[in-house]
Amino acid sequence: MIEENFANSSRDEIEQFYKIVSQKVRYFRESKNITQLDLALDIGIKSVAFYSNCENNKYGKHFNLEHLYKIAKALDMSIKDFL
Amino acid sequence: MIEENFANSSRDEIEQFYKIVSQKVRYFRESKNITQLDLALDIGIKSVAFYSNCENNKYGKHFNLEHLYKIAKALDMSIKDFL
DNA sequence: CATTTATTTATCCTATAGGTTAAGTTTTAA
DNA sequence: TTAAAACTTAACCTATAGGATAAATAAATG
Repeated sequence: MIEENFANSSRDEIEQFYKIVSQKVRYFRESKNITQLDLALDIGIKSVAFYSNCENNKYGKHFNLEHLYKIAKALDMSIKDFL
Repeated sequence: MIEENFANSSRDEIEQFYKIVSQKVRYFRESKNITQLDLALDIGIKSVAFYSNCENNKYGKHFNLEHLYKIAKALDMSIKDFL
């Protein structure tokens, strides 16, 4: 079957991309010894669960541009570091 | 009134961020002489109107991570170039 | 200018992103 | 060894992101 809807990237490719992004987020978060809960609250998410699912790409959850912007700010980094 | 919901970034700040992103997209798109329609189709959006609104940040539309990933690919650039 | 090509405005629709909650599991440290 | 802290699973809800459509404007081109 035809992959997607004629876009230049497959679903798998995008998923892979999201995975790498969240791995980087986790890496830098842990390296700064910040808990998921603290970071989640810092970026305006009241639920660790949602944050966790984003960091693990579970249940179709993933970070978006806005999350990354805020996370970068919270960790005092550049958003480019996650890409 | 208290700005947002205790997130580390204001709504305006995020809007400003989106604006800069789309300005860069437009700049590189034009510099490669590609029309909105062509780029839109390339990234799997069938409606130029939607693409245009994203590029102009009109009606609350804006590019997301996935759009940027595909646009980068289409323009043969790095997603970091838009951030 | 006329006509085509490119972009923008504006309205409408719906699948799902973005979030919550509650309950479980795993890790840490006393 | 256990209690608290940290993280994960999973189900559920809803506002809106993501998109389509149609019609209007603006820019190029012959």
